[in-house]
Amino acid sequence: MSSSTKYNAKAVEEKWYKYWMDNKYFHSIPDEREPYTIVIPPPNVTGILHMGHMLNNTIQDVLIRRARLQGKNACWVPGTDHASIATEAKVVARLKEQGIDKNDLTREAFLKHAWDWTDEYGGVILEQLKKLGASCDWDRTKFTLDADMSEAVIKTFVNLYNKGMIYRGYRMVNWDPEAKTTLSDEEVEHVEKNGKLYYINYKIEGSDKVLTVATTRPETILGDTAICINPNDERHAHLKGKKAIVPICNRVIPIIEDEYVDLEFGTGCLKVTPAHDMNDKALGDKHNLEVIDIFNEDATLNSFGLHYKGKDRFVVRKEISNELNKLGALPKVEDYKNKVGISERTKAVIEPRLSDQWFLKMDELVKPALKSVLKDGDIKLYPKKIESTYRHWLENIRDWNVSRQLWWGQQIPAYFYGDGKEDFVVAENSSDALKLAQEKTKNPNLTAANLKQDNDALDTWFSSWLWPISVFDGIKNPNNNEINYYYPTNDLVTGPDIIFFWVARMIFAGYEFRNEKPFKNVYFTGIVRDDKGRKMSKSLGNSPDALKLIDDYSADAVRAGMMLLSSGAGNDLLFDESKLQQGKGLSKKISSSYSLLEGWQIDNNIEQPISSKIALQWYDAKFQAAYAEIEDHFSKYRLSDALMTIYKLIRDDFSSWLLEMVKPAYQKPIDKKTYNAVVAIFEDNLKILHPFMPFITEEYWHRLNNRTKEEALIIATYPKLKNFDKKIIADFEYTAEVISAVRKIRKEKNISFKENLKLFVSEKEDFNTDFDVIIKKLCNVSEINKTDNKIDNALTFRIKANEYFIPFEEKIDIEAERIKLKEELDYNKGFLKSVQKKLSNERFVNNAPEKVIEMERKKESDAISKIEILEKNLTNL
RNA sequence: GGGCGAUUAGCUCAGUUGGUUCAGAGCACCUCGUUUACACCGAGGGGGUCAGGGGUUCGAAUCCCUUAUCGCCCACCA
Repeated sequence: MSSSTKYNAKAVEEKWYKYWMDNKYFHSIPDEREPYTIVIPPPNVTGILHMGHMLNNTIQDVLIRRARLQGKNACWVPGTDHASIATEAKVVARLKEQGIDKNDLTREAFLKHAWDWTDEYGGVILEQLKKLGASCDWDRTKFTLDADMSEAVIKTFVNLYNKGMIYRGYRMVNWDPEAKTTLSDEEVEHVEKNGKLYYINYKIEGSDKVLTVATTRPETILGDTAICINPNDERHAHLKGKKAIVPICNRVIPIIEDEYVDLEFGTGCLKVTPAHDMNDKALGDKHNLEVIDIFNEDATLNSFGLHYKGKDRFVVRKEISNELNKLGALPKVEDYKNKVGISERTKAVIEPRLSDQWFLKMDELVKPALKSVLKDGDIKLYPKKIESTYRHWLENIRDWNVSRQLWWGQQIPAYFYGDGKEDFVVAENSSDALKLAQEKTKNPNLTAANLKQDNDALDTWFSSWLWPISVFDGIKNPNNNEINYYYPTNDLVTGPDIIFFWVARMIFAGYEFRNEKPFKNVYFTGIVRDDKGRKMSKSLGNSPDALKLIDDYSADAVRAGMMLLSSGAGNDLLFDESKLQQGKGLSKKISSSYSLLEGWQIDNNIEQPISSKIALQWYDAKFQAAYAEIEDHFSKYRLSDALMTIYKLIRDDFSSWLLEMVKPAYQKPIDKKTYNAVVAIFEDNLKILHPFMPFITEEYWHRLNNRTKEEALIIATYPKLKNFDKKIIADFEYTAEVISAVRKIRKEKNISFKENLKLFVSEKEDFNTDFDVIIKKLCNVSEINKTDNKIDNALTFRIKANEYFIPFEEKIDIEAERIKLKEELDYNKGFLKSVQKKLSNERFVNNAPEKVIEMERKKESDAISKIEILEKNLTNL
């Protein structure tokens, strides 16, 4: 055993991380062992570590370290995501600060800036993960925009296009006017906003009368191309076949009829603006209406906006309502709450907009994904309840808009050679594209200069959906060793917020490109909230600095604290620093246990005391029982329960009980046999704790270890599960009750521990007297004797059917004793009554299983004998 | 509007097919403590009509119905 040094978490953590790295313990290459693989959910390349990452990655590291100890070939692939919208938005903002407008830059120049930014901030988060102790195989670090990763993405796009699964369509899409790009449906959040409902009068052509429509968006009247009424609406029967005049622009538009219009809502008249509303578009298509787009791409009005041209939609909303008011065309405005779609990234209000975009068909991709998760159980989701959400989405899925009007990402490999809708080809590179185009146009004279690649980039998720495959080069080289060995991966750990963005799509990709699931289990973490249950956010300032926490508490303590906090898969966790304190407390416990051992003098010549022998036997069983429980928790992904079991094992059973039981008397040596056994136990404790608290366990394992040939705890051999003696555990529980009772009496009567006591027991029920030595030792009892008679002038307590006496010289407060006994008696009488009531119920006796009835009988007899004792005691008083 | 889930101690949550140890854990709380590993500690202790109501059963935190409250996801009602 090495000499004592104070535990300095920071130094220790740096030391062992370096040691693990230097020895390549995180690195994995395919071999004959069973693989255990996790791919990291790649954080945004320019992101910094926050509480969610800490939780998520601690879980992954616990799983990977456990697998490594179990002797599996553990491979955790790290990496980052280019996060097209988020990153591009940041770059645009920075350029703006420098007075540069993105629109003035060429694509190449902009990308140069973006790469500079990435090089500057990229990978910071990975360094931070190292501080947390993440045992990723850093040699495998990937970035979704790495050349090979992009190549896989492009190849995939071309492949899907050639299979007819990708198409170009002029569709209503979600437009983010701030980022000036489309978004997928999943990237739009719906929030409730306080708006207004405007009632606007439209003149009816050839009449003095008006009709009134209700709208939340008065600025769009300039794009109106019809008014729609419900054909069954008596109130508006007179409008049939008439035309209406749009105020301000005075355009004459038809009044159409459709049952789509809700009679109850507003006035029963609906203004139809096909260019700016999904439903209106559908109506427009059905009734062949004109489409008038009144917005520019930044949601300012274009020339159809007349004198509002160039002004923002929200400015126009106000101004146009003023103008309508002046014209007397605005009879009413009322407050109105409605749901507005906003961009997940930029928070800008989404504008439905018609444009040419690329879509991926979903109907076929969904099929195996539904089957594998819900029917075959091939992929398991934790918590299970999330499967309903998953099913619902898959069953109602719409085609995936994969194009984004961004530059930061893989450029769509479509090449245009003309202005026609079909004048393009899709190919992996420009020379292939040229050949294709020449064939398609039957024009061999077509040159590269005639081809123009689509300006748009692919949705970020169109690269991340390939992640579990592409990190092993499984797209470009579908039969390589790595993909064959590591794929499918084992566990995926991620947040429920990206189940559709990412998890489901990886499943699609897995079955489509490898005909195999991408992972076996998905563990959904909860959201980290503050102690009031609020989401952590910058604006609230309630998000602790992750790295500062590591500084203050140590990475081990933070990891343990996070794990203790997370109650189960899918549950949110309320962040509470006291849990980190608990983690730190456990570290401290280990340190102090170690220093106790370290202080012991070993004497090879003394015999092992019987108390140590029985104590070790008990702990052996206790450890196995706990270990079995831990394994069970792991199998259900209940990591917090697993850690809690370890925590209690180390703190209560090992430190408070075992060490106290085997501890030699003051300044006395310990026998070799016991000492060795305790060291071995300590090591096993460290092993099972290692996945949660890797640094401190590695440190003390080395300080202890001179016994085995293993070079480091991180790759040591996990303990084996063995059958264990359940009886000795039960016997000790009885013993612990006795010890506890003696302690309680000492406390109540204010008897110092130094004062030696005698204990007598009137025994009705057998118990294991092997533990008497333990009672003597831990309670400072000089002798334990059986007695058939009641002992006078003694303090008493009862465990099961046995009564214990502690002779006590001083006068006993008879009245207090009487009250105490009376209370105990009353309780037992009540208890007996309820048991007997049950037993006298014929139907219970006839129907309940034998075992249950037996149990009740035992309860009955125990209670009877206890009552007997108590009554005797009372009369004697 | 549709779907899913929750409601158990002051707080955060366990509680597997109804029946030993079913009313639990951790934290918080209270009392005591220089017993020579540990005050980031130890010993001891208090605390819940299992959201309300009804039902099934010999027996319900657990199964069924219902009410209330909360949360999440989905959805184009202007």
